[in-house]
Order: sequence, then structure tokens, then C-alpha cells
Amino acid sequence: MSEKSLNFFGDAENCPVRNVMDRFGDKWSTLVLLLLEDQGVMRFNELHKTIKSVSQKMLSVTLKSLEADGLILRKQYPEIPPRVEYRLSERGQSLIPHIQSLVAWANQHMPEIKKSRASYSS
Amino acid sequence: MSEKSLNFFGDAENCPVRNVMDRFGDKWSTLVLLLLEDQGVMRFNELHKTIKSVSQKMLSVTLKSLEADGLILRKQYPEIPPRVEYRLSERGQSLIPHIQSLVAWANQHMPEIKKSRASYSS
DNA sequence: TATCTTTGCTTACCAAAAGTTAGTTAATAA
DNA sequence: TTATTAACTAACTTTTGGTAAGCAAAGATA
Repeated sequence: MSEKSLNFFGDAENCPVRNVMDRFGDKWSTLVLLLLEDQGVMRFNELHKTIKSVSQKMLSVTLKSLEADGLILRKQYPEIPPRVEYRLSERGQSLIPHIQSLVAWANQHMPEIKKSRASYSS
Repeated sequence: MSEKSLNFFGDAENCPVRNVMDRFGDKWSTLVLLLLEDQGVMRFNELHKTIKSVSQKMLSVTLKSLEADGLILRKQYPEIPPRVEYRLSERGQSLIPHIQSLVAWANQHMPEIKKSRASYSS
């Protein structure tokens, strides 16, 4: 890092860190990606039932933006009632290990972090 | 993954993915961590000047929560005007590589992602 | 024939969270 | 008298996400 990269910190538009976090810092994106990685192909309602706390609205917003970014693929069958399947794209696949490493770190450190948090307020 | 881990998706409190994203999905945390990794020790105003777009309020909120989680260390000198120094803790250090790998991925794929986004709307 | 069911959404409305801006503080040195 | 530093506060705006309702079209049910 240093030198060149530092310039980015000031500039929101071109900052690589902002680019990551603006994209994956939302409430559901990473969850959907990891779930699709785990399950392969899923329909809308399967996702909805598995991630119990997501609303229909937010699920469809999340899926749409993941599709727009080319991270997942959407396949719609011309049937009624409708059938739509979602799966990871190659690009999405390539992202998974990085998310997983972050999640692994969190799993390992969360107990200590929670302790720190608790003692901080006192 | 599979089996056991899947249960977490439904349950916000214990979901490891939510734990990560609730913590680092905010606008400034990762930026501050990477900057401190790069610079070692920084005072409040140095951070503020380097990350030009952050407001004083959000910078202090961010620093406080990073400190509460034990990811950074704060050293205050009993002077006026005040002098406060921030640096990464060991725990914070251990997180850095994971963030960097995510940022590296983003740098590599952002051009394509932006193309996808642009063509999606049409 | 009428209405209910199914799926994958969309829309309008609302509350809460996050972020912005401007103003305040306190001791000292210039 | 003014600038300095690292905050904090209040008032305000923006963003995010949730709720509840509705829709479309075909097939099943009564």
C-alpha cells in the first residue's frame, strides 16, 4: 500500500475499500451468496424460507442487485405459477472464499470481541 | 458448511455472516483499519484529513466502536489542546489480511462489475 | 361458473438507523 | 484575542429496511 493507494482514502468514488463495502455492506447480499454457494440452485421461495428474517421486498431487491452485478444468475421458466431459479455465477463463485475467510475470522474472534464490548461500556 | 451452519441463516443473533456484516458493513470501519495498518500511529485530525469525506462525528463514532471491539488502541495525553493517538491492536492486525483479500478481489473485478451494472438496466 | 391457490414479485407507506452540519468546550501559547 | 485539538450535542436530512396489500395468469376445486 502507501503512496498511491492512500490517495484513494479521500476520494469516495475511486476508493477500492468503499467499492467493496458499498456493495457487500448491506444486510442480505453476503448471506444470499453463501447460501447459494451451499445449496447450488434455489428458487425465490426457498431462499425466503431459509433466510427467515428477510422480507420478500428485500430479498427481491438483493437478488436483483446481485444479478445486476453479475454475481448470480437468474433463470426464469415460462410457466404459471412462475418458476425462477437462482445460482452463483463464476464471478460470484470467485468471491466466496474471500467472504468465507472473513466469516472464519469472525467466528474465531467474536467471543472475545463481545467480551471487549461488554467491558467497554463500564 | 451445510447442515448445522444452515440453521444460522434464519437466526439473526447467532448467524456468523450477520456478525461480520453488522460490524464491518458500516461506512468507515474498514477504511480506518486499513489506514492505521498503513500508517501505524495516527492522531484524530490526521485521520480526518486523510479520509477527507468523513465527518468529525462519524469518525469519532467509528473510532469509538473499533476501540470498544478491541480492534484499535487509543492513547490520550492529558494536554490541552488534546492529543489522542490511535493504532491497531493485535486483534485488529489479525483482521487486516482478510479485508485486504476482499479489497484485492474487488479491485480485480470492479471494472467488469461496473460493466454488468451498466448493461443490466438497458 | 365462481372463486381459490400458487409463485414471484411490485407498490405505497412508515419507522428506524445512519449520516450531515453547525455550534460548543477547555487551557494555553502566540 | 485568537487559534489549537478532539471531541460532544442538537437539529435535520437521507438511506435503509420492514409491513401489508395487491397483482397476474392458469389450473384446481366446489
